[in-house]
Amino acid sequence: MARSKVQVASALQREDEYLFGWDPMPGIVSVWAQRDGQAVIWQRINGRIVNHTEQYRPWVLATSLRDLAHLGDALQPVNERKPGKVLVRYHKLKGPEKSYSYLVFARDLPTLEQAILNGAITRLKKPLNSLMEIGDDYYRVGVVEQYLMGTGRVYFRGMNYQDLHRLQFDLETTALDPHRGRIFMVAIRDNQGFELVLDAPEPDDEAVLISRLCSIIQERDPDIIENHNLFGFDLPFLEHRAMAHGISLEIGRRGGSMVLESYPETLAVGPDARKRTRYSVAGRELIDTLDAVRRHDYVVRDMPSYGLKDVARYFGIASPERVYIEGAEIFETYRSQPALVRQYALDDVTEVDGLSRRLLGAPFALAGMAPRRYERLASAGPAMGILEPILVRSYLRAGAALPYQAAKQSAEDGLHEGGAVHLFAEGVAEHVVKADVASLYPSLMRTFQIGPACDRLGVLLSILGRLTDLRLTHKAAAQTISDLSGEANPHIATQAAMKILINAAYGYMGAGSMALFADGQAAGEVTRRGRTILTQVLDSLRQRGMALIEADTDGVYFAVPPDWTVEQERKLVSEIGAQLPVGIRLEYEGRYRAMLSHEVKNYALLTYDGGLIVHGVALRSSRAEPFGERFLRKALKCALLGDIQGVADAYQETVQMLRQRQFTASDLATRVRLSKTPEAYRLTRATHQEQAYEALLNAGRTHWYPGERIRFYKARNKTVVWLPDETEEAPVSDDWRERVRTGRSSQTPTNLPQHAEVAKRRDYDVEHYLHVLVTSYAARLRKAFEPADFEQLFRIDAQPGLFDEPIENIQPRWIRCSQDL
DNA sequence: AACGGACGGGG
DNA sequence: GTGTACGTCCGTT
Repeated sequence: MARSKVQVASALQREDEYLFGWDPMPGIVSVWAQRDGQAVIWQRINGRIVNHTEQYRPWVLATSLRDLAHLGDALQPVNERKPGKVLVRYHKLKGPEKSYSYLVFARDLPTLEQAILNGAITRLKKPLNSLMEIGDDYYRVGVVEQYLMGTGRVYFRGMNYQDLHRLQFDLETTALDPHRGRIFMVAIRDNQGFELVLDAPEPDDEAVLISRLCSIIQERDPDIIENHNLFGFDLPFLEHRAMAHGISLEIGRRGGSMVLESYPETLAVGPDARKRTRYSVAGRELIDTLDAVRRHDYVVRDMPSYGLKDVARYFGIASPERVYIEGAEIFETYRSQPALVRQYALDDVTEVDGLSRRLLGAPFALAGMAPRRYERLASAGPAMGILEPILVRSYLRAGAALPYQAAKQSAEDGLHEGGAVHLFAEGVAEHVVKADVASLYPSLMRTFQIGPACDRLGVLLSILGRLTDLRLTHKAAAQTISDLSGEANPHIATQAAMKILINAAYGYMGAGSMALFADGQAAGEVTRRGRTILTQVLDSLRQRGMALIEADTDGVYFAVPPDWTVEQERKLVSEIGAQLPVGIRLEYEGRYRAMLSHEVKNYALLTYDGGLIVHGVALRSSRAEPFGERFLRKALKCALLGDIQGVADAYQETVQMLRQRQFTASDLATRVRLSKTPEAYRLTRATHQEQAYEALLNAGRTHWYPGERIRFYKARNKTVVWLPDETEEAPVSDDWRERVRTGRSSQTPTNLPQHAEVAKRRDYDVEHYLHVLVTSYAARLRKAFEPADFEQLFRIDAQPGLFDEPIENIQPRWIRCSQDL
């Protein structure tokens, strides 16, 4: 039966409440909720900041009231008016017997938690300090999430991205490690035209620089503070140096607490759990553009590096006049050309702003949907971090209990196969086409209505459908609006945000026992249908005589006949796509001049405009000596073009350059990370020497911290030589009290080698690097040739062999279509 | 070669 | 006060 217009409209309204919340409060730019039940809300209204404090009621979801029964009359249902003091109230949610069906709340979180803990201690007869220790009986979210889920408010209603006041700052330091170096410069800018560089030529100026940075942030009063690797570098470094000077970092917003807070954060669960330091401050959102870059590459998977300069070039936002200085040379350069380094630092913050405009639109749009802080949505995992809070808010809005346990079991018993992976051929193919199924897993979920069984309200499938439709609308809107005005940006950002959520839907069902709505069976059903679709595509291609190269989950590389045009390729893909189930779309993703197929997921592609794309470990060097990387790229390009003479020349040229010492130490250095302390290494050194530490000891360095990355190379006399990545100043003291006590601002300078001097040396071990060239770099071209040809091409001695083929007779191992069509 | 473990980035 | 995954690379047997 067809639904009436009214029914459809109200269903849509409900779905929109699921997706966007329901309360219209405009312009929220930050929320600072506390355990005492107070929440401070900052709003940007007509460009000005206002804040107010409200009382919210902290809550927890429980499977039963048994731990609260001891409260007696101090525990009451939500609307019960009874005389006497009520400590905890509850709301019974609709749902199966075993579910999180009690929403319990109190005036403040300590009261609520203590009441539950007291009950649980009596019940379990053991001491407990937190709700976590009780087990699965309680479900809890962060305090800001409680506030936002409870009110139906979200960030940024009615705002555009450019309405935010964003400030970027970037530290320049004398070393990467705050134990070894100090801040000598900070560049600050914001998106309202402010620009300033502070510097501290002498170690004694550092404290003043830190204080000024804090007061400038106060004066500018931005909503957002941004930088690239803010959480991994600038804030930890700043915190360490501020502590060394006894300065407190007051960069918060009036109306809340001022000082920057830091606490350890556990990323992920289980054996791979890692800790990092999370920073947070009242009234401002802290944004690390590195997180945004990671998320972007998670989808596109074609970024060669996540470094700021590389990423800026990748997005085409790097200015042609931009100053580049090697990390190790920044402080050295500052001493001779301070103005150049100031420009460099300003270029950094300018690029961060560009990156922010390019990448943070999607998190901005997500913050208008999910009940979490903007700064969390910018770094949260899309499944547990974004989708689940949306699902939880929807259930609470509907007065429905959250599922318990059922999901946890089925996530584990549904241990299923993933996508199919095939390698059909090794060697070199020309006229290669890549086709893949657009959003395979979410399309299958939607087409065949596969959702978690425990999702009784069907929220996941419902918002998946709504997101898919809305995303198409925004995509279409973005395309019709002229891009010059920037008016398309909100549409572009919103569709990107929706894509993130759409792609998270499948992963969320397959997520481990942590996900409330996980369903391993359903996830298995999705991948099973996915394998069927891929098989169908592969069979169709084979029937038409295409040369299959490799296929993975939702995509396939294959070679077409040499005389085919793009139109013929597109036509083939659309014909095969037309045979797939309705709702499943096969897309023509691209064409390549040639492809070297090495192993599954390990290949090199040559684009029609001459670009080289290398994919997979097996084709990359694990050692990353620059000379070898350069050779490999050149040789790969020649091999893909069938230019065997070019391969041979590239090899012989590298051999000659090594022999004639035309490379420098920097071209040959390997970079490694130290994991042992000097003490730990001293213990194992007798039995087990390690080159990295030996290089430091040879250079007279006896102090280092685990985590430091160093470069070294092997010299003529078989010793390893450290290649310093920094220029030594008098080492900084970690402790201001110590400096006060000793009355010295710095210690005696040491006589360690300097960066510029070592980097240009040429006393490397030629035989060693010839060996590396063959075994570590040339070896990666093995699959492109027959074994005998490979031997002939990459001999170290370069003497022609007795049975050598004339080089013009050598061919790559071609992958070709089985028949001419 | 096959494996666990740790990193990515920042000066 | 929390809650990515994944492809690489390293060091170890």
